[in-house]
Amino acid sequence: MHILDDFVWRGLIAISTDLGALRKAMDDGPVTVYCGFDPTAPSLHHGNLLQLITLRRLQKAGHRPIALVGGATGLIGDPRPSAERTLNAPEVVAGWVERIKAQVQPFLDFSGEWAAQPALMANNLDWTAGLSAIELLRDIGKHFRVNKMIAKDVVRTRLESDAGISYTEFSYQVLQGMDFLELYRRFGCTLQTGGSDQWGNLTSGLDLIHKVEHVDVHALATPLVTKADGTKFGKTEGGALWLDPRMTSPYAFYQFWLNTDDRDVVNFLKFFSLRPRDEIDALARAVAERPAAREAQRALAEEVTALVHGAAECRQAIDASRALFGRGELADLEVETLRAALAETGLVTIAASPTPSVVEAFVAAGLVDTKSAARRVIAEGGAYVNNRKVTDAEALLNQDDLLHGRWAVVRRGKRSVAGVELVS
RNA sequence: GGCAGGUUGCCCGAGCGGCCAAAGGGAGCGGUCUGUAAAACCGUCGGCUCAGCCUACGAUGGUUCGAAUCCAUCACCUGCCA
Repeated sequence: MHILDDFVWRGLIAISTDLGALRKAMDDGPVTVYCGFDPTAPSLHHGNLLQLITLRRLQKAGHRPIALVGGATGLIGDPRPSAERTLNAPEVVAGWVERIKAQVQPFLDFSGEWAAQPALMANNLDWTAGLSAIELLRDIGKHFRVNKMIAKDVVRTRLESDAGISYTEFSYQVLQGMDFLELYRRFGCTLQTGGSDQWGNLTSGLDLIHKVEHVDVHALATPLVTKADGTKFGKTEGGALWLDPRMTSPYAFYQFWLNTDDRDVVNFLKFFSLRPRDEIDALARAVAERPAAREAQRALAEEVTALVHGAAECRQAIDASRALFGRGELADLEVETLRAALAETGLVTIAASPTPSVVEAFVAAGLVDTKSAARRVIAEGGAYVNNRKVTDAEALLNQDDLLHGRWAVVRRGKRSVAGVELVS
């Protein structure tokens, strides 16, 4: 199947430039495509994941991807509809650039191992750091019409809001437009992908290249990933779903996908799974016929976790999930199985003496932020130690409650589990 | 630079001298039901040495027995004018 037909089937194209023209370009040979990743945090997240996978699909289809890390744009910040961003210190952004570069690596083939066209890495600071204000205003600025710039969705939203918009963020689209032009000149890049919320930024590059180089290039925007219940995609207990295992553990990452709503799981497979159409269709039937088995959720969670964290980490996340949510008694678990499972969910050690209280154990394990919250959970009947409900807010971790003499599996509600090991 | 309006808990937003840890909504969290799902309903939703105390309504200082509410100064935001 043609990659564009596959994209259409998966629902990956929310907005695009002339698809016929893009198809023709692809049929004439490998297309060089880029997608930008701004260092606005120490790690990429769920939103970037869809873009990384999209680039991977394109590379697998024989095209050449460029992962652009926004060392420059990250210093500016793309305007959000809500409010102005807080600027991050240049050293901080530079550190994030390095982390993000490393994070992008496993998604693409940079060495020609499996892809005909090895991927490239770029940093837009390379062509903006030395640019003078006068050059920017004369050489680039002249091609941007303010009338058009203020018509862009986010900019208009911000202009109409109480927050307003700074000149800094207003200029973001100029930088992104320059990126596309620069990549076109350096590598013959003729396609940019991104989220549909980035459409305004994607098109600023199209316009600039058209004006300066008199060439029509392409843009493809993926839709916003939505959920049937109306909540935001990518929210986890700790905030966003990060790709960095230190920020979102592989276990938490696996659990995130495993808990996908039945109504969303087929869409998510289309977006995030590299499985071919017939396999996804089969999983869709499984959801319809045996929803409680959650075959599609398992397949999705396993594939995405393995892609992001590797097969070994994925295996451990699955094993931990099985051990902690299985039917069996926790007391029957082998010490090593227990230790491994708890290592995945988060494990802390606390002193065995003086005997810690359940409240303290909950806070130490990170299940709740404060002791008040721990007391509240106990009062609400949602606190468990080794699968036994705790009803007394003053309760202590008794010696005979512990597994193998020193382990406690603390749980809040149905899903939040962590481990505590008592050491003397 | 001038004038006007604004700054309330995670977000929105009421409050305009005591009954305010602050209405209402949203998000979050817990429970019931279930499939570690959804919907629905119920509860909860600043902290602590938890029937009490402490910290909070942009910041600081003041008036008052008493201030989120009044006054002054400062900071920031928005709008209009220059």
